[in-house]
Amino acid sequence: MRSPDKYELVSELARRRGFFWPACEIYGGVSGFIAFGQLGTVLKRKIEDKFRERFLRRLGLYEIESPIILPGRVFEASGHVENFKEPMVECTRCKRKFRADHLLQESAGISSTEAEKMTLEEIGEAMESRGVKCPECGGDLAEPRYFLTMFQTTIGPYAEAVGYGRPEAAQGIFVEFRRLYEQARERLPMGVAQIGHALRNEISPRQGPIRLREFTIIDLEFFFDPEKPGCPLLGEVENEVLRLIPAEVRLKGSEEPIEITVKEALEKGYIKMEWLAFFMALAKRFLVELGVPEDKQRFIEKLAWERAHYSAQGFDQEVYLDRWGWTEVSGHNYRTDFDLKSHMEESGVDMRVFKEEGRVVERVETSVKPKMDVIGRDFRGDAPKVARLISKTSPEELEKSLEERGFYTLEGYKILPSHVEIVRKKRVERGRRFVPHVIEPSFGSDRLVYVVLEYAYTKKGSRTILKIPRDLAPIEVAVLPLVSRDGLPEKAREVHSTLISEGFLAEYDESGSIGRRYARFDEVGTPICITVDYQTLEDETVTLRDRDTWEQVRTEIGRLPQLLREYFRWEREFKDLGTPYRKP
RNA sequence: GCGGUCGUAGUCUAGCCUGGUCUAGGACGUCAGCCUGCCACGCUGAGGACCCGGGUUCAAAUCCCGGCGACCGCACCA
Repeated sequence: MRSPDKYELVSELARRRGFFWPACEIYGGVSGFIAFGQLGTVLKRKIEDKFRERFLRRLGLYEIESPIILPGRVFEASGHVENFKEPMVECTRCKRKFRADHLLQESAGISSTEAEKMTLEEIGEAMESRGVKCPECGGDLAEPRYFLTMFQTTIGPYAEAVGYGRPEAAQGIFVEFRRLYEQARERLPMGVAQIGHALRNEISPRQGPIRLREFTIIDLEFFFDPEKPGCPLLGEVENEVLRLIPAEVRLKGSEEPIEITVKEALEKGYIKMEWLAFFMALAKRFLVELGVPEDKQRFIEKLAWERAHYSAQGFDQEVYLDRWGWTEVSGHNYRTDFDLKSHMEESGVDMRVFKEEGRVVERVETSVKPKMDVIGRDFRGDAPKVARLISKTSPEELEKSLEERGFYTLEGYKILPSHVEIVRKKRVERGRRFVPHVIEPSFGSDRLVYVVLEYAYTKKGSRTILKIPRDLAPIEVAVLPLVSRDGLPEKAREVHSTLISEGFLAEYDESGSIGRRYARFDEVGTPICITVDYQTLEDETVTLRDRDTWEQVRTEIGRLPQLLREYFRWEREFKDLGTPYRKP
């Protein structure tokens, strides 16, 4: 018999202990949607908080929250309406649906790159001319139609107001760029993140939390001046070793990662932008802190035809999973100015920023100033109108006409040199306007939850221990009376409520034997169990038990809050939480 | 979407082929009580399931059809 793989073990535990499970089970479940339980929700939040700590707080970047549903034009501009779809074709007889491009590939021998480039009409024509029939019943196929993988809806009661559920949180940032830039006091580089739900109507989602129709995306859009692409923080990561599979290596047919420092990867041109490399290095460290060893991570460069429509260079950060092998946990794309430019064109709003610069360009500007005293005398009541017309006219044209012909005609009014004064002003341009470029690291937080659980899942004999990194544990400490009598429960409740008011995620449990309770808390990854025993009643000390080694130390109750705080910040190790304790 | 396998308490499973004896059995977990002096102790008790819908039949967990879902393979994953 096949032994269950880690996915099976982890999802069984996740369901049983309240991390996550398929949503809507009472109605049979819907694939592509999951619910997070009490432990999963806290774990997920702690993972996202770690992202906030590592990518936002430390770098001084911002987080925003914008709508999940956005008007159709946003996604027309972003290119999603155009690109986020697959050609489908229906059999007129048996009503089965197929991927039109795949049918073509299979039955007409057209390569996938070729098929991908074809328009809907071309696919339809090709299918007809080659006589492609339904592979199931041999019936005639209807005209191919696109299946949009965005969720479409209507906004308000008017059916014309089409809206879409966002397939990424990024557009919410681009759309608000002008205000965000202003609020960042017009400084570049600037990074804005958004952690929120995104929707993709996947054709066939599988794999539990790995591929969902509704999921939480962590998008960070980092804006910078394309003429100043250097990353001043590079020094912090330049010696970080990345396991990289560059496109050129893949094209030679190899998927063997090369181990290379960030610095070298930039020098050799594998990674084109410093900021891209910088965030990849942070992403690697982030995953290490989530419990994934370096050799279980790699970055694989996307080939030109695999990349999203907005991407000029892209790497997927992959983590090795027991069941699915190398699995994407984050994407790192150089989006250039694609998105801001597209929104600029669609909306007509200028998305450019202005930057002052060292080089100064001088230009002489000519303007025409109406002489109101003369105009008033000559035109009387029409004077204001004439003045307005003059200031709207091109100064160059007016000046030229006055020089060559001695007058200029404006809607029937004859303008003479005496009516105007030609003013020449030197204009100094101190900068330039440009559309910022964007580097985007993007994580799927549901996948990260799963990854943390899979890497934390360990067995000790028949017992399961979730070795979740201590700062991510959904229950941080458990307070347990050794036995449930003789005043021990009362004392333990006291310790518990102290820890609660000190801000710890603490649980109290007195049911069953002490060993059973230790086992229960091991299984949900609680790093420390505090046991109140008879000695506690005499000298106000308790034992602390380490989840991973089962070792114990003894400490005074009064020192717990401070010691534990240091422990959870990784400033103190378990053995330094007290004096070694051996059971009597 | 396609093909294959499958769907019984919180979890794992017996029963299904050969319809009735199933008021659906067990183990673990959960809850209550007793017990309990450091790693799932023991005892007593409680609660908890045939995926949904149709059909065949005197009778369906069991046979048939459809749906939904899960897993594996193919495809997809911007």
